[in-house]
Amino acid sequence: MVKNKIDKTAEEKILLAAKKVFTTHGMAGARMQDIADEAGINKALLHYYFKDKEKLFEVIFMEEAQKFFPKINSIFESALPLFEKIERFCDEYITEMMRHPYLAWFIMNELNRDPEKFLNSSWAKANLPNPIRLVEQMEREIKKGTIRRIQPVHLLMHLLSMTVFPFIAKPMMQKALQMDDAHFKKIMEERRKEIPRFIIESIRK
Amino acid sequence: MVKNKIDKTAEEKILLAAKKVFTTHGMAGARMQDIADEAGINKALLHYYFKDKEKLFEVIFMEEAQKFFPKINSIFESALPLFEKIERFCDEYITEMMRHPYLAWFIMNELNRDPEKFLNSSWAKANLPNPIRLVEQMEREIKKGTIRRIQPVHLLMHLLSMTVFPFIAKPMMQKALQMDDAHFKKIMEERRKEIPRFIIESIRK
DNA sequence: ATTTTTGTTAACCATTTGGTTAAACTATAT
DNA sequence: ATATAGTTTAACCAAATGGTTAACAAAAAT
Repeated sequence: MVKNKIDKTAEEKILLAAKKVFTTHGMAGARMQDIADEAGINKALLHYYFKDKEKLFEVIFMEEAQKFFPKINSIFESALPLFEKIERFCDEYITEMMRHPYLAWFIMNELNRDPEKFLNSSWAKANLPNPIRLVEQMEREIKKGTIRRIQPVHLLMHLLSMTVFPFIAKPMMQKALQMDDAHFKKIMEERRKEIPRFIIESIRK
Repeated sequence: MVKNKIDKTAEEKILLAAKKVFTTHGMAGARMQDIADEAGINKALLHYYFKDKEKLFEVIFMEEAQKFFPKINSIFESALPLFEKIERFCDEYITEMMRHPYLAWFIMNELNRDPEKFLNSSWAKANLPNPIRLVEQMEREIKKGTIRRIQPVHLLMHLLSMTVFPFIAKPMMQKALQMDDAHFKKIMEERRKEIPRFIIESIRK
């Protein structure tokens, strides 16, 4: 088939549409007909390419989950100094969250719905953030005396929380703090530097 | 009607069942039949007391949302010194999250689904956390020189994020950090003191 | 004691929804 | 040209789902 580069194949259109519908409505709220409409194709074609809703959802979820845990491990396991790791992590993560604003909510949501299913999949073993190296590094820095005594688990939670949560709680934050979209975006940009500064200020000896 | 104090009225049974089903499956995933079964009554009775799914859901959501924004405002607007406010806030909030583990996810989830609906309701105006007093207090402390220069908005986000996020990301956290439920609970208990310590260490001059 | 109101149910209904089927269309190979 | 394999559709189906109805039971009011 000489595929026209400009207009996408049916399969591509379906994936794009499914991503949109699933990420905005969640698995339970998504309608196969809506996905078909969005893709501009017949509903039967969905089942031709992806046998059922469950399967289609899984493809989307796995694809999106890759983005949610982007280069975390490569940062966590790199040879960078601790403070630089923290800086790089925030910067990378915020970039990714701003590129895919729906993402954090979508992943967390489905992970809460059925944790076993995804967290025990072989995918999880390869892609879930593995913080062990970072934790070890924190312990070394404490022993060296460059940072104060703090449980690495908490430090890690602090880092993750401050980076991810504002994106999940965006509607609430915007309402409570009277922010429009532009303002929210500006604040998130600031956080790239603000979070590392805040953390380092707290732990540096 | 001489109501027996031990067994609940139908209405109470419905509310209890609806809460369970809605908070575990979300609005879209909840089934009216499941609520009826859980309550041990006929499905028609649901519509007798609460005219439709939407209405029943709203009752539950509003009820639960009260718990999610517990005594925040009374703490934020109290006359306590800043550091003490932070301590009180963490302690109160973590208590509430541990009492209702499903809560953070449920509220955030539905708030993301349809932000306008709830955030513009008259309920929101009365119950949404109003951080203005706290922000003013932060600004005063900066001027006084008791804490370093930091944008109050960020400080507020840090505080909220560190307190709430771990409960939303519980499945991921437990998996990545190899924690069983007991361990997770222990860590959350520690955070009552850990978060204020972390913040104060960062901003105190 | 009888009527009226309130509470509860089984059976039913209309619509939505995920999924199937068989036919038609398209491109490529023969 | 014709067969063939892959692609797409309209029409259809069964199950699920939110909601209604009419009858019945229990309390309360008269």
